[in-house]
Amino acid sequence: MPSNQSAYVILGLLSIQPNLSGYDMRKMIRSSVGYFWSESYGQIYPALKRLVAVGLIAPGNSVATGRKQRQAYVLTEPGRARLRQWLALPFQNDPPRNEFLLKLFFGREAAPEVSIAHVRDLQERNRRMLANLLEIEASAQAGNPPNPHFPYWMLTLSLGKTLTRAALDWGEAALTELSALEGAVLSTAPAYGKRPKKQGAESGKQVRKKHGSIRSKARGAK
Amino acid sequence: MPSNQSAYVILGLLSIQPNLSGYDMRKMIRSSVGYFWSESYGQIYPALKRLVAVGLIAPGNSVATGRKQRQAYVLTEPGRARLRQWLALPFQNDPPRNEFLLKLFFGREAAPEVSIAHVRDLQERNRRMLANLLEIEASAQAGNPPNPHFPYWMLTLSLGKTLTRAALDWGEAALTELSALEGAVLSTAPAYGKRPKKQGAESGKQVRKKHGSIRSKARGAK
DNA sequence: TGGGTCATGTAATAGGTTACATGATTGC
DNA sequence: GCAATCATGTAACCTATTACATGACCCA
Repeated sequence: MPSNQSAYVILGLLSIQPNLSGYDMRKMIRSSVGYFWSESYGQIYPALKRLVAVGLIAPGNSVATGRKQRQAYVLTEPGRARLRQWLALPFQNDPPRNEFLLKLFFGREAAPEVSIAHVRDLQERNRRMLANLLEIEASAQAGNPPNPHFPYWMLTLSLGKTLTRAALDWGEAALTELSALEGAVLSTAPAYGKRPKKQGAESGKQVRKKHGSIRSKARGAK
Repeated sequence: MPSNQSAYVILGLLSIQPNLSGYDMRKMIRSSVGYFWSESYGQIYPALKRLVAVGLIAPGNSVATGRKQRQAYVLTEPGRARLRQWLALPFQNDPPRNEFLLKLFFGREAAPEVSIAHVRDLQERNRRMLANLLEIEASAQAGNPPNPHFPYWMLTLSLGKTLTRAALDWGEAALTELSALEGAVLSTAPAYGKRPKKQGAESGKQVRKKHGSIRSKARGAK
């Protein structure tokens, strides 16, 4: 019961533009649908082989466009049929996992400043996101007149903008509320300074190394 | 380099309420953070064992609450420290995968009605989502006065409502635009009826069986 | 006494990222 | 000639869901 979404992205891209190589696809995915989709080479290349094997795509005119000989692919008729069939199926709920919200939910275990930092971080990311979306939109508008995919692409962009703006609005309000909490902490919050501050394990701008494994060093009951 | 988010959810839940069993946790996750998080037993139970092994949690008062003896757990001091440490780390971007947007992006390959159906579907899901969030909010308000977690929980709920409402607004506009497209199809769309309709493979309410594998039946060039 | 659901757990499998390996080609 | 990047691919590893197995307890 593989859902094999990667395969359908490939079919979809080839329906828009034939003769793409795996490398091209990765690039296109990043630049066009990167806001809501991602694929790694580890997915793309094996998927291409499988798709050729089952006849949904075929090796195409592998034009050596300046660069090295790249293996390009085209959609076959069965491939196009399969794409349409998939398009007509109800979409799946994306598995809901939002680490930001999870940390906010557990926020009272930390000082309010921690949550404030997260919200500020979110705001920054969303501002960048919005700028990015607007840029894409502008470059798309500038282009050519008669692209039939356009209305659909604009709709996806539009949802992105709408959600990002809404999140930004929420962020402002959230910062206000969290600031209010900052004052009231004395009475309700857990004892942060329980033990005398040993190592300064909290630096302002922390970097997530490789993300720490939970398996390593329990270092509790010695 | 495991991120092991499942483990942190467990720590977080135990920081809110001690003496939870794996079963309890699954239930709590569904009812409280279900909007933005999920865990399966296949994750929870092994994680519990690992966490005990490294001393971040410990078997607690396994009260046989009416039911069978359930193994409950409590947070240890190292566990609490670890949770706080994790909370202070920057949050990760959730991998962006939204099948709805993907289908909409490739929408022109299908008839506009297909995209319209998807948007309507989305609207329905979002209406249910919003109702659900409001319900949670109401039941939370009704409860008890002095819960220090409250402000944080309300913030997560608030973001949920904001985003869902924004998506619903977008949906209305999107439906209007897609209807407009419906008329203009004749000139621009690909030939849907290319082959004479063989089997009625398109029923109105399709059910995703098990989601079809891309590996099975290419059934094209016979 | 037997069905339902509570509760814990494991195995199989899918899905995905990361890191690495390997050349070819272009531009300097 | 050499560095950078283009391009393809693979192996290792994690993460996650699903399906299944098992047994206890409650209630009718």
